[in-house]
Amino acid sequence: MNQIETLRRPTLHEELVERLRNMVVEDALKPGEKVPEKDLCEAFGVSRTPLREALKVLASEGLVILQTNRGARVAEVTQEELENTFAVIAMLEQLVGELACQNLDDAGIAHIQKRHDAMIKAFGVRDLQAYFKANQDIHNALIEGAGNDILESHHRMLAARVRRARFMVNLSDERWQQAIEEHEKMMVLLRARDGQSLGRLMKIHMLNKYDALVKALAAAEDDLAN
Amino acid sequence: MNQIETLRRPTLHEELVERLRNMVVEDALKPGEKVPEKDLCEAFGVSRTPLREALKVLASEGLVILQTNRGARVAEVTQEELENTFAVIAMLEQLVGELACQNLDDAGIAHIQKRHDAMIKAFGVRDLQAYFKANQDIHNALIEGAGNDILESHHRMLAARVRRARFMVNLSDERWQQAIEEHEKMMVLLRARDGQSLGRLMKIHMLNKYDALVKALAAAEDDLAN
DNA sequence: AGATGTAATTATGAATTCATAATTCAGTCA
DNA sequence: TGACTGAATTATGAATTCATAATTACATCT
Repeated sequence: MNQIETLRRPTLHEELVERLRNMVVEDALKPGEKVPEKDLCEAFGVSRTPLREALKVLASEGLVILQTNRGARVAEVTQEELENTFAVIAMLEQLVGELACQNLDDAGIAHIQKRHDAMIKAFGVRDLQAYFKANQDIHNALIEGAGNDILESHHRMLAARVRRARFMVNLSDERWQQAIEEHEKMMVLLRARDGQSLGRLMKIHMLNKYDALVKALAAAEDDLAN
Repeated sequence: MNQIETLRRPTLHEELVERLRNMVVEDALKPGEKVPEKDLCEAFGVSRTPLREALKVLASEGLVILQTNRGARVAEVTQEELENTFAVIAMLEQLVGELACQNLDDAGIAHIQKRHDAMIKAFGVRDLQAYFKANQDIHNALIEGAGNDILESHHRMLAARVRRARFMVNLSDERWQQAIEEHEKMMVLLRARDGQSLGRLMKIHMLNKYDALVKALAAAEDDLAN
């Protein structure tokens, strides 16, 4: 009899990794904040052992910082780190574009086209929620379509580090417009299966996203100063 | 008073991560091999708690696989994974090349030139040990010179996954010759601070390395079959 | 009042213990 | 002989306990 699918209940520490990661990414735990084991244990109703295991994993992903005998704190995202992270993600995006063109079948491209159309529609009525969702779906489909697990896991790791930034600023309509245009071009290149060009565009798309983020952050700081 | 450098004794689990990682990378623990906690605890003279924490970290790096209630085994490197990993590393190398040209100062380049000369010398007398060492030094200096911590950490993580492959096959003189030529070109571009070209070349250099590896692996399999 | 040294408290690192899932192995039956 | 059953063993997941480092609170002194 052949293996169906090894059914596995996730372990406590795995669930904790998931939930803690979400809390960090979704800014429920603020950067720089101390996260005493005791509090987290009470919050999740677990003992310290699985929780500490989870913290070790998050530390290796760079989401929290562990200091010996001084516990864990949520990693801060400095300006420099943001730049460094985006630079790497942009390179990975380029590869995603190249591989997605190679490996996606027609059905896969059709599916992305559908999500793209949904995204355009959301943009038309300025439905930010629906836009983010469709956008996320598209990027996920492209990454999965690339068919490279290593690429996928490292991309996800890096994306988690900067996703918080989304909560820090809001999208300018100008940038939003630009992003849409880039996505339109991406679809053209994807349908043409021009991997080299799509890769280059996706890299630029990501760097533009970073650019907009930096400007928005600077503007937000100015607001605070006034 | 400003922080000098938080002096910190490493914790047991950190040391274990280091040592276990080395054991995996240096092939002391063979791929697919089960690594019972009990044995490792005895080997290192520690209790299960820090050891399990270390295993969780290695699992998140992809070096070991944890199966619920069934313990840890050293991750296998499939042909596909090798390809996937090299594809990602190659992209990162490209970025390394671009950034190194931007950020290395003259002293940094001079240092790399020295290590390069040492490498050439080692090649002249076919001193594999010295060659590997100098080669490693050069790549490390370039990565550090890039000045992007995120890039560095992810590159290291990926490099660990494939370093084992070095133990599986030996370098053909033909490939060795080719690698040297590529390195000569790299030095020219680095001195000229032509980041774009250096990036492209470093990417290709890495893909060629993969190519040679695949061929060597295929040849090794043929040997076994005969 | 502010600084300094010391005791009390708290939090963390690691060992141990406990519960349970997985594996092994002996015994039974076809 | 060989496949199945179920008890015994072993290994793992998680809680608890213990030792020690770090922090806080407090008293003392200048």
